[in-house]
Amino acid sequence: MVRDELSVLSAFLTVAEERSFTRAAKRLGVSTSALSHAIKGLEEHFGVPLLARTTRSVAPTDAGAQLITRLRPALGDIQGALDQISGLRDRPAGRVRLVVSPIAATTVLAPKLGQFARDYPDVVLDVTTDESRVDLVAGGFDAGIHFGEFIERDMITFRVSKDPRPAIVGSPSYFESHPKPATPRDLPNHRCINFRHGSDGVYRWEFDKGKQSLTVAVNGPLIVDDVEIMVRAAVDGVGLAFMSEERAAPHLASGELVRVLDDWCPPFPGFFLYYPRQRQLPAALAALVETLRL
Amino acid sequence: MVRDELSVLSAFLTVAEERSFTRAAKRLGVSTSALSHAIKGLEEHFGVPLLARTTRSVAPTDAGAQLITRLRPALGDIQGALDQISGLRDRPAGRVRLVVSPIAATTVLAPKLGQFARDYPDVVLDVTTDESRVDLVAGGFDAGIHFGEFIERDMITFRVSKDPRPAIVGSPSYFESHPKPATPRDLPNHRCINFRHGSDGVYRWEFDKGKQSLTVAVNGPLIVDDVEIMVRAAVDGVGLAFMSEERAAPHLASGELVRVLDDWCPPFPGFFLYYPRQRQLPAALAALVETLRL
DNA sequence: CACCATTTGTGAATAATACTCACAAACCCT
DNA sequence: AGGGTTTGTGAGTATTATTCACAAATGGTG
Repeated sequence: MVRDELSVLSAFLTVAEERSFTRAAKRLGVSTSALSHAIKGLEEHFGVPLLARTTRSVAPTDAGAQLITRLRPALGDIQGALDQISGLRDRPAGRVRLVVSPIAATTVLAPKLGQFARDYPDVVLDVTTDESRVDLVAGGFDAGIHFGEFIERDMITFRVSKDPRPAIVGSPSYFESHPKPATPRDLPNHRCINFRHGSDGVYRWEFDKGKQSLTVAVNGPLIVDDVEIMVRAAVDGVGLAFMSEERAAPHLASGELVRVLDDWCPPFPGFFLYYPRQRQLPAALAALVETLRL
Repeated sequence: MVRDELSVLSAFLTVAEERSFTRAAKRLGVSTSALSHAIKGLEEHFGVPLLARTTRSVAPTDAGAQLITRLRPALGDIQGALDQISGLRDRPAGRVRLVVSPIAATTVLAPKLGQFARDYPDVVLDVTTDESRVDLVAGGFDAGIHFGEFIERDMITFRVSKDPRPAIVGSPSYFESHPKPATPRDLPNHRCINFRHGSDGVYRWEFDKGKQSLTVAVNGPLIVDDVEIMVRAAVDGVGLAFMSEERAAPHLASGELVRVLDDWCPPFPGFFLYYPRQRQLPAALAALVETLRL
């Protein structure tokens, strides 16, 4: 790389302003001979003297004066640009592009957005909800939030929710007319309340017990896309429902709902915020990580 | 010196423009790992990533885009300034401040000014005539032209005239009524044509023979400040005259004038162009040297 | 005119950095 | 899953920036 260094040009300006190598050296924190060598090197590179000097006086030549006239504003602009970049470290700014699982958007992100916006007024969160696995870099995203199990192992991850545990529940009145299922394989004989995510198909219920894994496409009299409606229908005895233990807890405590197939419902990795590894973390994203992480 | 190098910033711009370390490395003539290290160093210095990259794609971050927006014009300005300076080497421009002995101005410089002005249209010659010894740097001069004997020995000198030789001449008719002088000491007994330089006093005639030096304040019936008038008066027998051998040559050849005290009139150092030593020679001054030197 | 104090300039040595080398890691296509 | 290509990394080397130890230059002073 050809070497026309910002620092040498800046040094030249300083010497010209001070009209002294000695004063300029003090100001720049280097020796006078370092400056002498640097200016000489610059002059030799261009084949034109930039400073006329004796031991008693230093002044720009015509060429030096021309250079100063053009350099000063340009170096000021560069310094301003660099200062602006330095300032970003201390006051996070700019855009963070997130791709977030819809459920995570509502359960993890939404509750904390207000605080984040107040804490970091210069950060713009650009949130895209998407259930599918997204290639972050190709999609132009800085980070994502999804269930841990969907995140590639080479990503940097931060837990942003507890590991949720599913619950299969029904009302006591439902079980008066239907025997409780002993295994997930009994479910096709039951009336189950399906849940639809956006434009995707209905949610298949997944079960694990020890080394066994079962996925069951349930059916029943009702398909909804709202968790509240689903919970209400289950309480009313419409059928069995699949929801988070946390969501079901108050109804289980009150006896409105009864849980079944407990042993087929272990916890699973919750939501994690993730971004590609070995990346200098933008200050804005670091701030988001700090806000969301458990 | 803190290192925000022009070359690293320029490299950053190139990578951002090419959207590829590999293509940028080819363009800049360095290895991809040199660029990788350089950009990493820049990002670490600022604590802010400037480029987002995978092995398949490179794009500026928000911070990087901000930096690019401000850097590009500024670096363009600097490059323009540096190109302008480089251009000076090939097409001399600017002002050359000369201090010149009046006689040298008319005999050495004037005859060549026209050609020089045509050859170097961007050069401005700022000529000050001054007979005294002038401190070049203190007086703000780039160079001077004077007799060699008046130039300090530490100056860089270039001969711009031959060494002139003086001649003492008189007409045959003058010598019919006056015996020819055998030594300069005889001159007070002669009628001599004095010559006045500007506001200075009359010129003292100087002689050297071997190790002897004599200075004679001559006197006579005529004091002039014009060489032509002086020559005419000598031919007319008004008295003895002191002039350059070159000026007297045609009259000596024709017999109108006769030379005396030959052996007391050795050549003396002619005019030299000089400037302070160890100075990067401005291109304009180098051009002047080439034009004037013998 | 000589001396002195201070500044700039220089060559050699040293300290620091830029760059290359020899890989590893990452990524996406087949 | 493998391959081809790109980016990233640590160590070693090449190159340069800077210091050191002076020398040279300058102008003021006595």
